[in-house]
Parts: sequence; structure tokens; C-alpha cells
Amino acid sequence: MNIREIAHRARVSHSTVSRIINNIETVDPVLVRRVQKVIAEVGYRPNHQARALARGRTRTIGLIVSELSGGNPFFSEIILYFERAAVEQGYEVLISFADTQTHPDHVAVCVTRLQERQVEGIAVMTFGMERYLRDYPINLPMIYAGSDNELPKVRNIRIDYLTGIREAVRHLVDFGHQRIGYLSGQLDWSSMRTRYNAFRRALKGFGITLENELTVECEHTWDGGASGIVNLLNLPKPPTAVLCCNDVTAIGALKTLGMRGIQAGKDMALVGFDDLTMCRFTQPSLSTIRFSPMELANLAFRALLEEIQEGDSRRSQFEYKTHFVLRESTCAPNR
Amino acid sequence: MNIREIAHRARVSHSTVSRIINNIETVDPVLVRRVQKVIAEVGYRPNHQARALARGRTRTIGLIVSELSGGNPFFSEIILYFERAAVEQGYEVLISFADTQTHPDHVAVCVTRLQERQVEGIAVMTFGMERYLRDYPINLPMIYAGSDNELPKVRNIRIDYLTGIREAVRHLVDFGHQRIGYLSGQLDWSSMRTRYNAFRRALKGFGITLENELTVECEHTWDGGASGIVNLLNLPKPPTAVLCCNDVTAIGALKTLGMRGIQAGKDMALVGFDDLTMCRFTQPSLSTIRFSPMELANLAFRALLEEIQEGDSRRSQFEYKTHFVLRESTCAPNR
DNA sequence: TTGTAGGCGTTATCAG
DNA sequence: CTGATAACGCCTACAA
Repeated sequence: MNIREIAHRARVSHSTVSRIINNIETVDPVLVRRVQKVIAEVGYRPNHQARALARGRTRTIGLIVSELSGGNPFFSEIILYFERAAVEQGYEVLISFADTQTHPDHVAVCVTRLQERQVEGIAVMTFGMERYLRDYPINLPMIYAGSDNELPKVRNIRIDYLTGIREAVRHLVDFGHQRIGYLSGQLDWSSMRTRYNAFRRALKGFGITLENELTVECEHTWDGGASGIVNLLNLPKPPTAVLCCNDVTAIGALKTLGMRGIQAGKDMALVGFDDLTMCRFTQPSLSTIRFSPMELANLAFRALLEEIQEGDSRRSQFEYKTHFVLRESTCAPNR
Repeated sequence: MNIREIAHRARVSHSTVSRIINNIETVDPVLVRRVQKVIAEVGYRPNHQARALARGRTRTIGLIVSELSGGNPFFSEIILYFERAAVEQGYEVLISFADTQTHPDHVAVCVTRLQERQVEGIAVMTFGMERYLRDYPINLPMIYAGSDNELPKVRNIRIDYLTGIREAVRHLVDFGHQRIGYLSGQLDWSSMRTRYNAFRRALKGFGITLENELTVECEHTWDGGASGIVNLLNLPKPPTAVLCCNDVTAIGALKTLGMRGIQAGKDMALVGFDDLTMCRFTQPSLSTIRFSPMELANLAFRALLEEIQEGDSRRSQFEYKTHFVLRESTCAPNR
């Protein structure tokens, strides 16, 4: 069923039908009613591909996220809020999962796919995997978030990890902690490296030097956190507080602590990162560093939209600042 | 940059270029090399919309899920695994979020959008909202999951809620529980109603009749569970065990219990529903009824693919059976 | 206000 | 094996 068929049945030309489905004012109301009746009767829907082809615009944007494996809710919230922001502005979103576990450079495949679909811009929210796009020819509006090597052609949403981490460390130091452990995700992810560096810098700011044994590198998953913290607990002199690279890791660690009879928020201080909804529902509730998927998604969409609409002309700086959120999992050192 | 431009630069016809990008064997290798060189040089990518238009096929399917609000990981896992299964078969997935909170019939809007995008089929994984499609003219392959009114034109993945729920209830009854409470989601969602009915039927099977006061209807969110269970605790004679309509609700309830000094798995038995990854990491870990998003997504994709490929000819029955998963949150009644 | 003709980028069907 | 030529469904001058 197409525009010509409708036109035939309504005894008008197909251009008239086209005008009507595009809400052009200058059409005889009589014809409008006649055509719309036919459209309703046959259940006609305009073909989006054909429109895009004829118009030269798709009003579609791409969103690339890291794989949601193990159900880390962080990225699913990114998707939800990004989509919502886009739909509000009349854009559609094509979502692409970069399967970074098996093929790190899968991000490039995703970009290709999206380009073939003629997206008008791409938001790369992988927090680390965008480095595999370094040699990829970028010829459309594109934004990264928290990338550590800023490219001239790609806008980057700066992430201020330091502020939140420093607030968290200050909080712990105020409590009297000196031996603060760190549960890191894989350090070949730039965002993980950046967080770690921020942590070390924060410590140094308070006159503390981080001993090597106090950093554990693990997968940033529930299981990674659960097993990673064992390395800290088994130390001859374990830390009195632990900062984790994300909430999922922290919740995994929390589980291990609980199983060993160690109470976070009493025997040991534990801090997460992200501020997932579920942080309020762990026991104890999890103090964390806010890195809100909702705010990030909105920021990313706004940045991309500006890039699409304004091009190089107006390049506002977009920045996201993290903050410490106090809940129940932190406490004074227990010796 | 298009096929004609490539043809011009490589001094061949555009049909030859078309053949080459479609890997048609019968092309002179010399030309292949020449054309591919140009393609690489200019960074040409075929236009997907144009291809779809010319081919009359999009190799794209639609997936409609309920909104992910509050970050319920259930739907995000559905999306992930559905997408993965589809990509494996050379299909792309268009994801549509049905914002059922504000506009229940938003599902219909999603279907329209997907139809305009010429998807070859749609999987509706809303577990309840598909009823708003009742009067919608269905003219393409479509599947539902767990729908309670089976339509002739739509394939439905039957969900056997009863088996898992009965196993859970048997487990509780074996422990000696007689007063078993139920924390339900909004009962105007068909999947919520079906679960509830299954629960009552299971109870009856063990000779227990459910007193009205033991059922609480709440939002099936973290907060809903956290506040909903209060109504059960405040009863003159509270239940000794509680079954929840999903894990998120159960985890919310777990939090409230913890704050009141009631230990799930010791003072009260608590059972969830879904088996989210995080169930293993709550304290205590959550006994639940397995309703695996991964398996459901795979099933849904297979069903839809068969519907697309075979049409009405071969209609296998697809069914998903739930099962009880024993962890630490259940125990004998504590009086 | 309406209709006609041409084009968007690709595939497919023909002769050559 | 290659190259015209005509679709695919829609939009948009331009002409009537």
C-alpha cells in the first residue's frame, strides 16, 4: 500500500496525498477528509525509508553503549533516558551494543552499521572503548563521554571524576581512615584508569600515599567485586575503608563482607560509584559517588543535538561533575 | 557519496559497483579491485534506506518493552539478549519503549512507529500492555509473551507461571508455613494478575485458603516493595512467609525488613520472582522463581523468526516454564 | 489549490 | 561479464 494507491482510491494525485500526510495547510478540506478516510480504511502508513531517501534526512541518531552483560543497570538507564530525550525532540534512536568483551574494536563495527543507516549523529557512551575509533574516519557529528584523548572532530563531555572522589576521600579521612583500599575495574579501560588516577590524586591531596597492595584490579561486575575484595581482606594489614570503581562491584564486595561477618558501615567503610537506584536498597544502603545515568544521557543528547544543528560554530563545553552521596556504608575505622 | 559517484571514479557502470558491494561472484577480479580501492579511498558506505527500498526488505525487527523506569534490570536483559540473537541471524533490532506509566495505550504508538520503519515483525515483551493492541489492525508477524487472551493472528509464548510458584509454595509449606503473604504488582497488568491467580491456585492445591488481608497490591518497584510489605507487617497476625511479584519488589521488602530488625531467612521467609543476577548478592541471597530474561528473549526471537519465515504454515508452540530457585531467604516459620 | 515530472540511492531485469 | 533502464515509495519544484 503506497501513496499512489491511496491517491487512486481517493481520486486525487499522489502529490495531494503527500501534502496531506505532511500536514501542508494549502489543501482543500474536502480532499483532506476524502483522503484521510481512505488512509484510515486501508491502514496505510508512510514508508519511513522512502521518506528519508527523498528528504535526505532521517531524524535518527545512534547510541553506542557497552554491553549490558551481567545486567549492570547503568547502561540500561543511559539508554532509557537518552531515548526519551530524543523522542521528545522528534528524533529516533538506533541502539548499538558494543560487545567489548570479545572484540574491543567492535565499536567500529557499530559505527559502520549506524552510518549505513544514515544516522545524523552518534553518541558513544562506552566510557573507554572509544579509543578503538582513533583511526576511524569520522565524517558525521559524534560525541564521546569521558574520553581521555580529546579529538578535534569529536565533542567530548568532560567528566570530573575528581570532585566526587575527593569528597568521598575527605569524608573517609575526616573519619580518621588512613589505609583506604581501592577496588578497580580493568585498568585498560580509560574510564577505569581515570577514576583510579583521581583516587590517587585525592589521597595525595590529603597527604596519604597509596601502598601498592591496597589496589586490586578486578572485573567490574558483581562477581569481580565479590572475589576482588578477598585480596584486600587477606592482607596482613587490611584497609579500614574501600572505594570501589562502581556500584555493582561494591555490592559484590558487600556480599563477601556480609558472608564473613564483617559489617560495612561498622567494621569497614565501603563506597561505590554510579549511584544506581538499588544503592538505597542494599543493607546497609551504599554510600557512593553520583555518576547519574539520567543526567549523563540528557547531557549527551543535548551535546549531540547541538553538534548536529550548529556544527562547528557553537561549541559549548559540556561537563559532568561527580559528587559524593552519603548513606550508611561508611563509618569510622574499626581497629 | 553514492554508487554512481564510485562508478564514475572507477570508470565502470553503477550496476557493477552494486554487484561488487553485494559480493556477486561473476565480476572481473580486476574491476573488483579497482572499485574496492575507490570505495576504501572515499570511505563509501551503502545507504541502508535505499537498499531496503529497492529490495523491499529491511531485515529489521521491532522489540517493544515496558519502560525501564527505576532501572529494573529485567527489561534491559531482555533487550540485550534479544538484540544479540537477532544480530546473529543478520537482523537488526529497533527498540521501542512503551511508556505505560502515563499512557497505557502508548504501545500502539510504538507499533505504528515500527510499522513505518518497515520492520518485518514485532516482539511485544510488555507482559501485560499488549491488551491495548486488541483493536489495532495487525498486518505483520507479531508475537506476545504471556498474554492471557490468545489472538488468532498473533503468536503467544505461553508462560507457565504456575509450576514455579507451586514449587515455591510447596517449599514453604514443607517448612510448615500456613500464613503466606503476597506482594503483588498492580493487578490491572495481566501478568501480575496471572501470577496472583497462580499463587492462589497453588495455595489451594495445598489446602490453604488465602485470607484477603494477606494480599497487598503495590507498585512493582523497589519503593513499592519497601512500602508494600509494611501493610503485611502491621497486620495483627502477620504472615510467616511472603511471596513477591518480582525481585525488585522483594529486594525493596528485604530492605524494610532489615531496617526493622527482621531477618529474612530466619525470622521470615521471602521469595522473589525473575531471578535477576543481583539476587545472588543481596543479604541474604534471595530465593526466587526463575523467569529468565535471557531465555525469554531467545525464545521470543526464535518464535518471531519462525513467524516471519514460515508464516502461518508451521506454528510450533513456544512455552516457558518457571522454576523455584532456592537460596537463603527462606526458612521455617518463626513464631 | 492541484497535478506532472524528476530525483533520492539502490537493486533487478534485461540485452549486448 | 557488463551496462543501460526501470523500478522501489516518497518529496518537491514547477507548471497549470
